[in-house]
Amino acid sequence: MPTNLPRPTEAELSILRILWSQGPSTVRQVVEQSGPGTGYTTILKLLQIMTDKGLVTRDDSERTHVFTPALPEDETQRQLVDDLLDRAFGGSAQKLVMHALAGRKPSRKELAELRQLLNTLDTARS
Amino acid sequence: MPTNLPRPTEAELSILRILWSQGPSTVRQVVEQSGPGTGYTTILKLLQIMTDKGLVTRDDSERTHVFTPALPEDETQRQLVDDLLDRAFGGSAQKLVMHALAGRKPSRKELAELRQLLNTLDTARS
DNA sequence: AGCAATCTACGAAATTGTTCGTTGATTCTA
DNA sequence: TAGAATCAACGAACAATTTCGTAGATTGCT
Repeated sequence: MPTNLPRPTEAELSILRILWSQGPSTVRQVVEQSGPGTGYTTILKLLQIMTDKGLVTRDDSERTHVFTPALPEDETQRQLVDDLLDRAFGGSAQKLVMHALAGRKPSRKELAELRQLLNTLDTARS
Repeated sequence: MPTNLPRPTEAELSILRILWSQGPSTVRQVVEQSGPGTGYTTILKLLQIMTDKGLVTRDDSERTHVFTPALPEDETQRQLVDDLLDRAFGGSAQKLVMHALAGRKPSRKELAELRQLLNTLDTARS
C-alpha cells in the first residue's frame, strides 16, 4: 500500500523537522523549538490540520496531546526530492545531483560515501 | 550584483519550464504548450505578475508581447535546490544527493559524469 | 466600412495557506 | 475551594496564489 500523503506545506515542514529531531512532542515543545514569531495557537492549528491530512498522528490519551510524524524523515525527503525533480528538472535526477553538489565543498567522508553509492548503483545495473 | 529574485511559485515554474525549452514565447505559444485546464487569461495574468516580479522580461515593441526568462534554467534550478536543502535537509547536500539517487537507475553515462564531478570536487579540496 | 478574431489590462472571485483571538474545559496552586 | 495557568477547539481574519470574466484596443477579413 503506497503512502499517499499530501506534500507538506512550508509551515508544516518546519514542524515536521522539529518532530523528527525531537521525537514525539507536545504543542508546547514544538513552540519552544520554533524560533519566535509563531504563536502557540498557530502551531496548534497547524498540528490539527496535519492530523487531518494524516501527516502526523496524535495521542490524546492524556490531556496534553502528543504528536508523532506519520512518515519517517527519509521517506518524506525522498518524496520532496521526487517532487522537485518533476517540477523543475524534468525528471533528470542526475541534473539535480550535479546542481546540488556543484559549488559546494563536501567533506572527504561525504565524497567517499557518495562514491560508494555510485559503485552500488553501478553493480546493480548488471 | 546578486540576482535577487523571488522563488517562482508552482504555476510560475511550469511557465518558466516552457519558456526555457521553447525559447522566448508569446502568451498563446505558452498556452499551446500547457496542457488543457489553464485558460488564456490565466497564463497572461501569470506572465504579467512574473514580469512585475522580474522573473521574466517582456518585449512589447510589437502588439503581441514576447516573454523571456530573466534567469537561465541552471541558475533557477540551483536556487530551488538550495531552497529545498535548507527547508528539508538541514543544509546537507550529501543527504539530498543520496535521496535523489537511491532507488533509481542512472545510466552508465550519468554515473560516469557523476564520478567525474566527485573527482573534480575532490581535487578542489586540496 | 463593418464585423470577427486576437490581444492586453484589470479587477474580482476562488483557492490555499497562515496567523491569531476567544471560548470552555481541565489541572495546578495557594 | 477559588483563582491562575494550561490546554484543545474553533472560527475568522489575513495573505498569497490561481483562475477567469469583462472591457477596450488593434488587427484581419469581406
